[in-house]
Amino acid sequence: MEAPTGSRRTPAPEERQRDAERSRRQLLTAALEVFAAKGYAGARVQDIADRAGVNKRLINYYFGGKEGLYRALQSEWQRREAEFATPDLSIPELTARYLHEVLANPASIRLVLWHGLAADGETPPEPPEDLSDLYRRRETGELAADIDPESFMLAMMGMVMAPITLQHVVRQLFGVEPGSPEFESRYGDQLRLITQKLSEPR
Amino acid sequence: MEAPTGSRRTPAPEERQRDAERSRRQLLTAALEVFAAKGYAGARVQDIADRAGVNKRLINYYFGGKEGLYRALQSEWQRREAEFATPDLSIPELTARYLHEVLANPASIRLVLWHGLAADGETPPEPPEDLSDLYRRRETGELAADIDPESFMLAMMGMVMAPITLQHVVRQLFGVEPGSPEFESRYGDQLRLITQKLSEPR
DNA sequence: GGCGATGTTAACCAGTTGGGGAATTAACGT
DNA sequence: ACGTTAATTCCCCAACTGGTTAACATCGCC
Repeated sequence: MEAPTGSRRTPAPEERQRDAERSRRQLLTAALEVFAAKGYAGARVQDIADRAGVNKRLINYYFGGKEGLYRALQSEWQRREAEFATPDLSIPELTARYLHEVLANPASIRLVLWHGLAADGETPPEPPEDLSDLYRRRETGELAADIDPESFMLAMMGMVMAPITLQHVVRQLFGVEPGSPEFESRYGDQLRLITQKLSEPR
Repeated sequence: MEAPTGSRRTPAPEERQRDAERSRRQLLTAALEVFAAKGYAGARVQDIADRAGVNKRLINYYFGGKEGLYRALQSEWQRREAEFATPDLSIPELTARYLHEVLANPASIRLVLWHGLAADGETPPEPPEDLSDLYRRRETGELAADIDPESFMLAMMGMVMAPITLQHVVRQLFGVEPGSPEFESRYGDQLRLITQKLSEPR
C-alpha cells in the first residue's frame, strides 16, 4: 500500500501479511474470549481460529493443540497477576482496587473461576497467597483484632469476584451490567464501606 | 441369593430389578455429580449412565437426552431452593446458615455457578431475589443505615459461596478441605463476626 | 531471479459424542 | 398360562471434534 520497504528488518505490523507474532497474539486473544465464555470443554478450536481470523491449523502449529493454547493463556495470566503490585493503600482502597481490576478483566477472571470449578485436582504450582501484609495490618489496628486474615482474605475475594460469579444477580438486583461504570462505582463504594467497618473498633 | 419370591404383589423396593423410579433417581443423582464436576459441556452421557448403573439409552428414554437431564436437575434444584425457608434469624446467623447450606450441598452450588458462568444469555425465568426483608432489617437498625441492601446481598452471597468458587484458596490458606467441619466452624464464626460489624453503629 | 525457511492453507482422518431403531425381558392384570 | 405394557439392552449411526499430512505461498537473503 504505502511506505515502500527500503531495507527494513522490522516492518510495521499493519503492513505484513504473514506475521507469526500477530497470529500468535490474535489466537491468544480469541482463545481468552472463547475459553472465558464457554470453558475449556465447551470451547471449540474452530471457533477460536475463526475469531482470530487465522487457520485452525495454526493452533497446533504454534501452541501444540487446544490444551497448549489453554496453558499458554494461563501462563500469561499468571505473569500479569504477578506484576500486579500492591501499592501502599488502605484496606478499603485496596479492595476497591481489586474490584476495579476484576471488572476490567472479566474474561481473565472467568478463566480462573472456570478452571477452579473444574478442579480435576491439579492446580499445584500455584504460589501461596501472601498474608504477611494482612497480619501486619491487623497489628497496626487497620484490621480488627478479632478477624483472622485467612478468612478475611477469602471473604474479600468472594465479595470482589461476586459480580462475575453471580452476574445474573447483579443484573437482577442492580438492573445494570456488572461491567458498567454505575455498578462499579456503587458496589465499589459499598465495598469500601464494608471493609472499613471491619477495621474500626466497635 | 436369599428370600425366594413367594407370591408378593408389592415387593420391597430393594428386591425389584426393574424400577423406573429408581432408575430416574439414580440418573439424577449421577447427573448432579458429573455435571457439577465437569460442567455441562464436559460431562459425558456415558459417564453419567455408568455411575447411575443404568443403560445410557435410559437417559433419552426418561429425560429426552442430555439437555433434558440437565434441565430436570435445574428444576429440582429450583424446587428445593424455594423450599429453603428463611427463619427469623439475625443477619449473622442467617449468613452462617447459608454457609452451612452451601457447604452441605457443594454439588448443587457448583451446578449453579457453572451455569452462571456459561451465561449464554438465558436464565430468564429466575425469580427475582427478595430484598424487602433486608430493607426492613435496615430500618430496624439491624443493618447499618449506610449499607445498601443490594450490595450487601451480593457481597454476602459472594462471601458465602467463596469456599466453593475459590476452593483452591481454601486449601492453600486454611490447609483443609472446604467441606471439613473445621473449616465450616472457623469461617462460619468469622462470617458471623463480619456481618455483625456491618450492623452495629460505629 | 532463485532458494531455503517459515508461515499458511485445504483436505482429510480417526476417535468420540449424543442419539435412535428395534429386539429382549421383566412386571402385572386377567 | 398368557398377553399387554413398560423397562431395559444391544447395536448402529450421523455429526462433530481435535489433530495431521502434504501442498502452497510468502518472506528474507544471496
